[in-house]
Order: sequence, then C-alpha cells, then structure tokens
Amino acid sequence: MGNEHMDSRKRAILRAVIEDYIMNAEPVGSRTIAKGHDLGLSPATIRNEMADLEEMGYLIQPHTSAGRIPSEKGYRLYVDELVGDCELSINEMKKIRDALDNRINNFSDIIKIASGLISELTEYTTVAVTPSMNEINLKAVQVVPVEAGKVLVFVVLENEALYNTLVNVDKNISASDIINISHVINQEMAGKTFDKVYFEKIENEAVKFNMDYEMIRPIMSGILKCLKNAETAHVYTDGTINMLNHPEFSDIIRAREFLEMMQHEDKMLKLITENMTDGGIMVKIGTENTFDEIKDCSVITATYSVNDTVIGSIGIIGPTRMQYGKVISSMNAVKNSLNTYIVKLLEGSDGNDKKEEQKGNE
Amino acid sequence: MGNEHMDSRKRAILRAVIEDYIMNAEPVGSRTIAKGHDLGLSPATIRNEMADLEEMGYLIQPHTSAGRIPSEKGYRLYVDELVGDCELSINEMKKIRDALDNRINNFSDIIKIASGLISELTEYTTVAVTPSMNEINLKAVQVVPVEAGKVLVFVVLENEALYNTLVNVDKNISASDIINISHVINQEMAGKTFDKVYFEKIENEAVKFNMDYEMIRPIMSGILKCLKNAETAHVYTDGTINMLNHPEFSDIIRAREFLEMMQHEDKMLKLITENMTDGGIMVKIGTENTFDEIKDCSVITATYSVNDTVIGSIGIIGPTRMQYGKVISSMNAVKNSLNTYIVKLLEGSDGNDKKEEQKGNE
DNA sequence: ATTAGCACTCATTGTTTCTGAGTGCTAATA
DNA sequence: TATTAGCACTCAGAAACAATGAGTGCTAAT
Repeated sequence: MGNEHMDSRKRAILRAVIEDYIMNAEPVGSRTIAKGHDLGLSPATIRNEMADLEEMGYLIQPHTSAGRIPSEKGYRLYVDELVGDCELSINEMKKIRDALDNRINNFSDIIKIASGLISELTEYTTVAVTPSMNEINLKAVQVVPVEAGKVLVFVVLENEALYNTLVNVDKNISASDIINISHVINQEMAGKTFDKVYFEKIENEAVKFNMDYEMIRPIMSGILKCLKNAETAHVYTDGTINMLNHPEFSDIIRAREFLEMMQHEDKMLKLITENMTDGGIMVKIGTENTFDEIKDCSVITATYSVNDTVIGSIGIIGPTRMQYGKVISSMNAVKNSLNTYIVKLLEGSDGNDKKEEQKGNE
Repeated sequence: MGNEHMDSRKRAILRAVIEDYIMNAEPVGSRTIAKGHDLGLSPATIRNEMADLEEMGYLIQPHTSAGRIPSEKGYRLYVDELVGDCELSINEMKKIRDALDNRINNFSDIIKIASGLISELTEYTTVAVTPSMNEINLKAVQVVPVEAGKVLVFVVLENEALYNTLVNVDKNISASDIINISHVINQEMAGKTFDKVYFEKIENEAVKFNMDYEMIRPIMSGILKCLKNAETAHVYTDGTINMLNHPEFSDIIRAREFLEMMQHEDKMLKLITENMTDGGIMVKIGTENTFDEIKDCSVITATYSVNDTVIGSIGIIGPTRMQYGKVISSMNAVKNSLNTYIVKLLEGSDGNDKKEEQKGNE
C-alpha cells in the first residue's frame, strides 16, 4: 500500500495537481487529473497517490470531500524541480522589443521600464528597486551661477545618473567666484566615491577665493542633498491593482491590507533586497517571506546588472498560486533583451569612437 | 396635507437626514431623527415631512420598509444652502502648521504637500494638478559642459521650477564654445515665455562660433525636452486607498474600477480642471461628474494661487455621502495657511531686495 | 396641525434541507 | 501484485423557508 517514496509517478501527479490549481484556483480532484493529463491512470490510483502525497506533506485537503491543493512544501518542490521553462509568445517578445526600443533615455529609467514590462507580461505586481549609488564614482560635481544669489548645484555619476538642486547663496558672491569654487569642488570630488570625499579640503581651498565657511555652506549642503538622494535606494511599484484580479484578493479586507503594505517603501525594499543572491532568480514562497501580510503570496526576485554593475532588482509579487514558470521565463527574457540592448546603446553613444577603433583593428 | 413648499422645518429635517446619512451610511428613519436632533417633533410628523421631501425629489426610499437617503438633488441643496462651516480642531491646525514648516524646499512641491495634507485631514482621496507652466517667464536657460561630448542643459522658470537633462554632443565642441552658445541661448530665452522664443535666431547666432545646425541640434532638443516637461500638467494622487474605507467600496469590483480610473492621468486631469472657476471651491455631485466610474462620488475642487499665479488645483474625491462641510473647511484652511506661509517665504529669500527697493521709493 | 396607534412591508438573518463533487475502502481484475 | 471498478460516506455550498424587526403610511384622537 501507500508507497511513501517520491517516485516519478508521484512527481507527475504532484505537478499535475499544482498546475491545475494554478490555473483554476480550485481544489483538484482525482477525476480531473485522470481526464486532463493522460498519465494512463485511473482516478482510483491517482487517489491513492494523492493520499500518499498528502501524508508526505506536499498536498493539503481543505476538507474531507474536496480535492487537494498544494502546500508550501509542494510549491517548493515544484519550483525547485518540476517547473518547466515557458517560452514567450511572439506577441510577448514584440512587447519587450517595443518597450526597449523607444523609451530609454537615461540609465536611471531602465529599471522602471523593465519592471513595468514584466508587470505587463506577467499580470502580477512588480516592485523595483534602484540600488544605492554608493559604489559609483562621481563623474562631475559643478556649481553654476543662475542669477545673483542663486546657483545650480549638480552631480553626475559615472553611470550617467544626474542629481541636482537650486540653492540660494549670499548675493555678494560673484559669478566668477562661483566658477572658481566649482573648480575646487570638482577637483576634489570627481572620480571618487561619496565616502572618499573630504569637505574640509574644499573649505580650506575656498578661503583662497575670499570665501569663508559661511558663504559656501549652502552650496555644500546642496551637494549633500544630491549625494543623499543618490545614496537612497528608490522604490517603484507597478501593476499593483493586478493583484485584485486574483480570487485570493476578492475579499476587500485582504485587498486593502495588501495595497496598504505596498505603500510602505521600507517594507518593499526589505522584501526585495533581503537575502539577495547575485545574478540568479530567487523564489520565496508564502511564509518564507518576512511579512505576515503576504503569507499567501510568493515573491520572485531578480537582480539586473549592466557590465557587472547592479542597476537594480525587480520583484514580482503574486499569490502563492502563481504561474512560476511564466514569471521566471519573463524575467529572464527581459534580462537578456536588456543586456543586448544596453550593449548596443553603449556602442552607439559613448562608443561611437570605439566602433571606429574596432573597424580600424580589422 | 402634504404642504409642498420648502419651509424652514423641511430644511431642518432634510439637513438632519443628510448629516445622519453622511455619518452612518444607512437609510435614516423618522425615529432616529426625532431622537437625535431635538426638533421638538414626533416621528409621525417627521414621517409626513419626509414623505413630502421624497415627493419633491430631495430624498429617496430604497425600499418601502426602509428609511430615507438623500438624492443628488438633496445633496445639491445641502451643499448650496444648508451645510455649515466646520471648524478644524487644534490637532488639525497643528498638522497643517507642521506640514508647511519643515518640508517646502521649492515651489513645485507645494501643491504635492498641500494635497497630501488635505488627504490626511479629510481621509478622502486627493488629486493634485500642477498647471502647465506656459505662462511663466523663463528665468535662465543654460548649457554647461560636463565632459567631452556631454553637456547639462537646464531651464529655470521665474517661479523657481527647475528642469534639466543630460545631452550628448559632438566631442569636438570645446568647453568655451559651449559657454558661448549658452550665452546666446540665454540671451534669447531669458525673460520670455516659451512661445515667444525663436530657435532660428539662436541657430543664426551659433554660426558665429563655428557651430552649424547639426552641432547644436542635440542641445536644442534637450531644451525642448525641458520645455515640454514644463508645459505638461503633472498629476499626483494621494490617499487613494482611503476610498476603500467607505462601505460604498466594500465591493471589490467597485473598488477595482475606482483604482483603475485613478491610474488614468488624463481622466484625472479632466476631472479636476473641467469647468474650473478661479478662486472659489467647486462641488460636483454624483452624475454631475463626467465619468461614469464615479457616478456615486462627489468631487470638490479648489484652485491654489500664489500672488495671482495659479500654482495648481487640488480635488478631493469621496462618496457622494461625503463630509462636505469638513472638506470645504479643510481646503480653505490649507489655502489660507499656505498663502501666509508663502508670503513669509518670499520675504525671506527673493523679497530681500524688493523690500529695499520699496524703501528707496518712499 | 400634530401625534399616538396599528396594520403592513420587506431586507436581513437564521435554520433547515438538498445536492453533488470528491473521498476512502473493499473486492474484483489483469 | 498493482490497478481499478464499485459503493457508502462526507461535507461545503446552494436553495428553500421561516422568523425578526426597523420602518412605513394611514386613521383617528388630541
């Protein structure tokens, strides 16, 4: 009787149950499996196997006279060993191409576009995080006179990210003084990361242009504001209300709780970045997630990099009853398209001369 | 019998019904009115009056054995003639002060802060629109060299709004050429509104610095991008999920429909700006609104100005069963606080020299 | 003109019954 | 020995029904 070993037939049945449940959100009975997937087994045999799978903890019976639904353990096995690749349709590939083709202007938008794309492809909710720019070198830090008493401070990072702010300064500072101090600042800061910058040095230098600490303080605090902005991870969400399409959230209380949580950037940040593994795709099922509000959800996270620099991570949130195969495939597809696209982009603008060099080398 | 004339007693009863319904979201019966508000009338009398009010179209009876609820006509009369001012609590005044005190850095954030504030005070959903900056004069338009082949273009408006973008240019253009062209551009543009600017003039001038059209085109398109950005009205929403607290939206279909609509910026823009009257506060009840999705909602809109310049409009969306008095009072309170605060702000920074000028004129 | 009294209405709530999808077990079958 | 047909059993959810009570409109008394 009850052979409590996980043979390939049990795996096939488990897979069938899970995929059926993912499709229909209703407990799956032996008859359904027997009819739908031709495993060449009668309902009775399947029933026996399902009883075994329940005893082993992979399936759950909501009540005696119902079919089975997967347990978290069941989903885990499915994700780790059973789920198959899911090829994207031509239409979906087109969507990816179109999204990348027209819209990317600067690097900081990439992660937003990618997450919007994935959200559209999968019809789940996405959370995207632009990482802290701590590690990126400053390309330029400049102060530009706008009018008497008003200057623009801007910071450009190596990865083209741009931060700036308008600052009020003493009206007696002349435009040429501003330009001088701008040189000093840029000299000290360009090419370094944030934490390698010494504000004292700048202050000391400033004295040479008849500027005391009080005069440049607004400028320095403007720069600090920019750096602060660059240091903070930014969180975007997309397709939030997609979640309401799933029967799991047809209860308004649940729905409200979910939407509420989505508004907490700190929680989202933690959710997506926690236990991050580089490169790969991570799946957290149900209570494997930190927050109680999504104990019936799964989160699938991927890190996106360009030239070995992480430009952000994207997480998909959906019910535990989620189309794992499709989501994972979509994330990979976007990742790949993004990579090839970026390479082209770099060749096209920065790399104009590089291309010529290459030609010359041939 | 049924005296079909709108005497003050009918008005008092109508008001009582409406305010009860606004509080409890349940049909109001004659007994409740007789007990709750001491009008010195028996339930029977109130019943008669209510029957009259129904015949006149101000009240509706959902079914024979239920109390009455207000009709749109009822709400309209209430808003136009019956609603009383609602003084804000000390706590609420404090909230307003706190919000304004710490957070305002630049003018473009004001409307965002104000709408967040109103959303918090009223616990409804707010939509805020920053108007098109078409009418505002340009204060400065500059191009700054960042590195070979890369320049920063920025536009500052008279009202301190700042727009900018990083642009790739021909690597052979020298930094001093950039500075020259920047002067030309600024000369032509500063002090004018968008539509008064002539790009041809700039192009003609540019030739003098050995720059042809092709060389400055990326710069001009960068500027165009900034202007475009300034021209577009921006829409922000706040407290969207507040709506889900009201029983009118306990149905997930309704809730979903509402959230869906909130995502359409164009609809929101139309909703808030349509039939805009300057200065005052406008109330649109139920089907008076353009969109079918909110036929059971009311929208209350106010325009916010600083020194006769409209800086944005804010709309509150709530169920028709909305606390009209409270919302209108809150909007006015924020408006007033904002005004006095801004005046102080201007005196503090921009206004320094203006004050001196005025003194000189005396 | 107002109000007490009363019969009437009907949404809501609770109770009971019915139905059917799905089960586990046993005995027959390949 | 593994599989399957057959059958009694379970139980959530739908459907049918009854009870409750808040609220009404009307009539007659104040």
